[in-house]
Amino acid sequence: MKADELANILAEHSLFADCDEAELADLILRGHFMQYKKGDELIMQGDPGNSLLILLSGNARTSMIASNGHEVVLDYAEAGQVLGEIALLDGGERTASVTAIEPTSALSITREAFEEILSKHKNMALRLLKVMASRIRMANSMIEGDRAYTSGPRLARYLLRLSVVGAEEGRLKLDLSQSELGNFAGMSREHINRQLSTWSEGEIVAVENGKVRILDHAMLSHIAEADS
Amino acid sequence: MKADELANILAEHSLFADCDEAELADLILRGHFMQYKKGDELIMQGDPGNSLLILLSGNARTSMIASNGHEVVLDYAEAGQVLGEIALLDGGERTASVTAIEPTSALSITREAFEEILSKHKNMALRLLKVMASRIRMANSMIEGDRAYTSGPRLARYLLRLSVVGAEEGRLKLDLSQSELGNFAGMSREHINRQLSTWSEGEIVAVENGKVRILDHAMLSHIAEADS
DNA sequence: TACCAAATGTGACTATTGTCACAGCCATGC
DNA sequence: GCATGGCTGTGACAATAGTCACATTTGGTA
Repeated sequence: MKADELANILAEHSLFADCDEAELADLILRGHFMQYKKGDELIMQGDPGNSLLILLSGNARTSMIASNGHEVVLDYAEAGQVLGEIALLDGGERTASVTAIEPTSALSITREAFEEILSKHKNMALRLLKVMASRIRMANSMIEGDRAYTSGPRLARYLLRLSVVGAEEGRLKLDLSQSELGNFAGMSREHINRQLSTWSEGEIVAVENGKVRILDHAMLSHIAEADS
Repeated sequence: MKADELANILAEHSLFADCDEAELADLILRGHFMQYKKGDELIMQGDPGNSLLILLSGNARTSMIASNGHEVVLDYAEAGQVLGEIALLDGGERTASVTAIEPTSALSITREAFEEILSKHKNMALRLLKVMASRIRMANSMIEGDRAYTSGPRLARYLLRLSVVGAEEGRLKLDLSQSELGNFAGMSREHINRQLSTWSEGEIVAVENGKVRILDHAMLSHIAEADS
């Protein structure tokens, strides 16, 4: 892979978009190119965390399995995102797994390479700090949402989070099954189903071939802020 | 304030413990010493975030008020902790408030000073990265706990989180009212009360003068992992 | 010390959401 | 085309936790 290819991918998908050529070159030089098929685990909960990944293509799900077996989906990652930086930084175990939900490729960077890159390019640290800041924001907003709202507003929030920014016809970024949506929004599959049916009648969303489409973005946003 | 005083405070309370003298000196030189009384807001939700705080003494509560008025307590901070770094890094609004729960002092560092310190001492960035990594870990574990467990195990987790590491007689770090515990653990005051009563009968905790003490740490840990 | 406000204890009821069960559907590959 | 497995729709019921109401206790302070 060449620097300009990586530049394209990262530029398109933000956050490392402003890397200069030397930085990109180092990432490529020191990184290993990895490929995964659907269902493969890029990162496995419980493993020691000795590397970091930058997603180049595809999509992956970050999730944890609690000690009682309950699966919690924390996030979905797309190309350009950094994964696994937490365990790398604090030396702890991986607390979540990352699973490819479609064919996926990534750049894997070892701790040694990472530390070298960090100390050589000091903008890298700042960039990473920003990435992590936005991650904490997201996590806090999940906690807030899970705590303060009932299932309706909560599902609305998670749907909005999955909705494409360009908002081409209300399509979601990912076509999730209702069970997956449930693990993401923290509610049972059945409850997801009932909620979607209700909204479907109110023309707020459409469910076609199992795929959710947002019809009334404004209404959904309003529901997401609702009193209960 | 002198560098060695700051060094003592930070050394005692970790994470900035390994700052060298030059770093400490810069922090003091560029920081403003702030004092707050109980109930004062060190950081206010919705404000622009143009400074960062390092707690020097006292204790503070980080909490957010959702749009429906529900209060969610995210964390309690003690001396040595960094606060408000997220908004500083990503330039966004403060998403949570930080309130002193006792007389508290802190070092306030502006964005400009912070950026200077970051670029001058490159270990600072690494330290901050580690702080933030552990924060993301904590947030993820809150999400996991809130989602996967019922109120019992959840309260157990939050009590354990509040329990002093040295575990002197099972005392908690903070004496929280049951309403506050509720906002922290995400359950109603009444429910907290009932749960504590039950555990009290089972000699798992003791409630004396409204203060919770953990009697059977092992049992509580076991409950925290329970199947439901 | 006596008062007041805040915090706690507890019962009865309600609301929300999960669980179980099962039927229908769709998509894929043999 | 038809079988198989996974996803979806929906009813009945159970469980968990919240709400409301009010008595009681506590702690601080005038």
